Amino acid sequence: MLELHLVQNSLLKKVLESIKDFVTDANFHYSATGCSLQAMDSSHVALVVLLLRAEAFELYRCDRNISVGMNLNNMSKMLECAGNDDAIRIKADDGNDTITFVFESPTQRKVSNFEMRLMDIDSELLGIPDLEHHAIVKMPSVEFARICKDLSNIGDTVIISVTREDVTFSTIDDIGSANIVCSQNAAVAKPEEATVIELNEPVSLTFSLRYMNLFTKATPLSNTVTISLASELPAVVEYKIAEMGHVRFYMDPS
Amino acid sequence: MLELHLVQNSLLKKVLESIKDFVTDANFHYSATGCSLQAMDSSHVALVVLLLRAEAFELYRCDRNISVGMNLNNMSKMLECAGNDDAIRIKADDGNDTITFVFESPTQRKVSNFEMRLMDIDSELLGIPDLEHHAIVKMPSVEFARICKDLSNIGDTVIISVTREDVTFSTIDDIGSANIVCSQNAAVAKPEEATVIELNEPVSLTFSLRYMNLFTKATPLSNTVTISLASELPAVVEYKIAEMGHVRFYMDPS
DNA sequence: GCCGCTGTAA
DNA sequence: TTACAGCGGC
Repeated sequence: MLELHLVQNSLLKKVLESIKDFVTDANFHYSATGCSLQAMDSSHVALVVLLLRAEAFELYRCDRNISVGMNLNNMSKMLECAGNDDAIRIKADDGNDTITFVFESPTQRKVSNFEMRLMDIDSELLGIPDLEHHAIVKMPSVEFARICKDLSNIGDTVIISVTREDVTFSTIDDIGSANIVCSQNAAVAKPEEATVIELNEPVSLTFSLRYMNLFTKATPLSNTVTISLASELPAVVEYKIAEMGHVRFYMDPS
Repeated sequence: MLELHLVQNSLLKKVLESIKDFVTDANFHYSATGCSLQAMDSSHVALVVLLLRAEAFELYRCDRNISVGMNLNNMSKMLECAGNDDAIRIKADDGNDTITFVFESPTQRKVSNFEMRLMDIDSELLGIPDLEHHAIVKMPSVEFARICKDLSNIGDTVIISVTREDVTFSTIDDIGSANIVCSQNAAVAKPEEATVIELNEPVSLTFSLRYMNLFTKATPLSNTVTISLASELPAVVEYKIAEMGHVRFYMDPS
């Protein structure tokens, strides 16, 4: 028996928007501590990891560990049927192959019940170790999204180079080349506008812009994004969900 | 000789927007009392009825009954060439196969003349009797539109069930099922936000969501929509035009 | 100035 | 069919 209450449906909508273009079907794993999801994209190039701690929910009841396989597009369609201010209740009974979403409008005048067929999906929760990256860049998420979008108009890959003073995003292609330098600036009015670099060792690594642009779908989840790099490790692009979890994308350098 | 003046071009634009995706060509029938139009969609599944009383116009001159056949897409394109605040004059001379639209900007600095070729279309004005429906639901038009759009993300048909307390819209499809319950609530601050049910007999009928979504194009015409149902009658979905007329859609249950 | 929607391109 | 971009409305 799984039962969740969430006052802000918009949070769940954003989470699904951020990953549904990346993987079509995935298992949500529920345990006593919260909800998690891990999935590779269909080309097995990148990995997405979602974590939503139990505290994210007004009610979180999960009697035993359970995996719920869903088509994320269909789930997203159903969540889209709820207003952003609707409260949402999620229920899945043991031994039932459906999950139920109940949406209540703020006035409770309109109550919607959506039932979705579950899927059987093979997947294991991998234990992902905390990686020791050489360079960690924290910057405004919209700025990062804009840079990736702009550079993808020029080339297919982005070279991310980090020094103690700044982070540079560059690309080279037939039509020309571009590089965008963002200086560290911690001393800014609003902390979410800061660009902060933690550096053990300078790095310069190349990544697929197509995938970076898929990652930036998570921008609405957080004002800031954290990009962690090391030459012999996958990069991690992380969007924190207000102390309640995160969406992380892992991708090897090309 | 037909001559009409209308201060608010936006009204006519909305009327055309509401029916042009439904029928491509139709006759406007003008008589002393006003303007009316009746047309089936091309698949003969549903009927649209437009009535604009003479009082809707600042000037309404119609010397004798006249039918004016027009391609609604072309007419709509021309109306789109006028600003929402423009005044519009419409003229059709007897024995002429064109109709003239004159748009005047509020300052009268800009005057536009559009002339459109008329069409010869076979059509009769049917006498449509006032039907005695078992259930009449009046609700906010945007809410109805939202429900139809949401449910069409899940399935192809909507089952509308009305009891004395509430109206339920539901659908079933491969990916799951959904039902949305709207309680009656007459005691609301603004009357246009009320949901009011008049019931002689509970009904539960199934309709094409594709067509319902075509009907809801008329949403900008009115804050409220009235849905009239009876098991052996076509449903009527009506959008009133501020005491000056209405757009009604008729469709048999599937 | 921001959000939503429509139309176009991949 | 799905994702991106440009335009219009609030």
